[in-house]
Amino acid sequence: MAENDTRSTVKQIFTEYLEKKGHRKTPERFAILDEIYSRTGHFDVESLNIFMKNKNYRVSRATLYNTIELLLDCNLVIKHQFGKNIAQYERAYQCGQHDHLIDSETGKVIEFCDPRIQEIVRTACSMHGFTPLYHSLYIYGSLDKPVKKKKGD
Amino acid sequence: MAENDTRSTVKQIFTEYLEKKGHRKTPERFAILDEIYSRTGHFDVESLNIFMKNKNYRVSRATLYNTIELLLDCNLVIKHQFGKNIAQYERAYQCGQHDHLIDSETGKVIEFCDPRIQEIVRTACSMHGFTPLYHSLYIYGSLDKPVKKKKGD
DNA sequence: ATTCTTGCAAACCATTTGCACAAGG
DNA sequence: CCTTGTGCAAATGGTTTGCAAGAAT
Repeated sequence: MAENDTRSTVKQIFTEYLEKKGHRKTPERFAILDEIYSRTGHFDVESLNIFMKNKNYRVSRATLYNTIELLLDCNLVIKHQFGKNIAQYERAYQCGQHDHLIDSETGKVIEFCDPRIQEIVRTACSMHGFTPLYHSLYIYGSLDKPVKKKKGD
Repeated sequence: MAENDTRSTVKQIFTEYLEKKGHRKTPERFAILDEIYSRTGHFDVESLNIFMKNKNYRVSRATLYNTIELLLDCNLVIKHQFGKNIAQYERAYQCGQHDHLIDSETGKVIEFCDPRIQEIVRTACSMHGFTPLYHSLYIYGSLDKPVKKKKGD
């Protein structure tokens, strides 16, 4: 199963990262990683907190922030700031590179994918002597209202 | 002079916007607009506050935030959140569409420009029934350290 | 005159921090 | 055991808000 593969691969990546950095392998850290990889969309820290509480796994905010910091550092999680002051996160592994259309009014986010972005990234980086880690393309605007069709159109 | 043209055009756009929306044309609002368009790079609200103070023009934070909100609404200013919690802003008019390379370690920001992005935006929007207002492409990574050349290389 | 804006300071709230206790190595 | 990590609660700091005084129309 691809999903289980992802879970265990990710666990291994995190384990290796923790060992390399001399950080401890605490149950909280793996529980948070697992919770994050059980979801597919975006989430903020507060939601993550609630999700885990609902599964009767209590972690403190401090630990959530601390662990997310580690997960960002080893590129297992991506952080977004869609113009609001609440940071949004999402899993980064086996997730398909994608970018975001953001409705300025409603805050609704649509994902899309365009491989041509990679070329732009490559060009920009080579021109400026820059090594890319990841990118985020946000397109702000508004979702077109569906047009009501009259009979006979 | 192109720069003076910009200043007065922008003032006119703002004036029309304020009139259309029934907002008052206060000196503070135009002073803030003018200060923003006297700079070219990114700035945060605190810096803007200091810049204006140095010119002996005192505005309150509330007014700064309020006015920036209006300027965002009429697309004279763009807001960025480069992963930190401090919002960064920049002028949007006559500024050349550009995007950003962000050094994850130092926070240094490099601007670049690639017209191919427009096509990606156009494609994504038409595929999802979306009307774009503006976009931001952030490429996170690290600036390559300049390699010392040995004699004979 | 009336209503919107400003300035000030207090309130907000996501995130960070300090500290005592717990637990990984 | 020693040191790092966790939980709790208090602190931080950018942004927002309430309200009285001031200014635009």
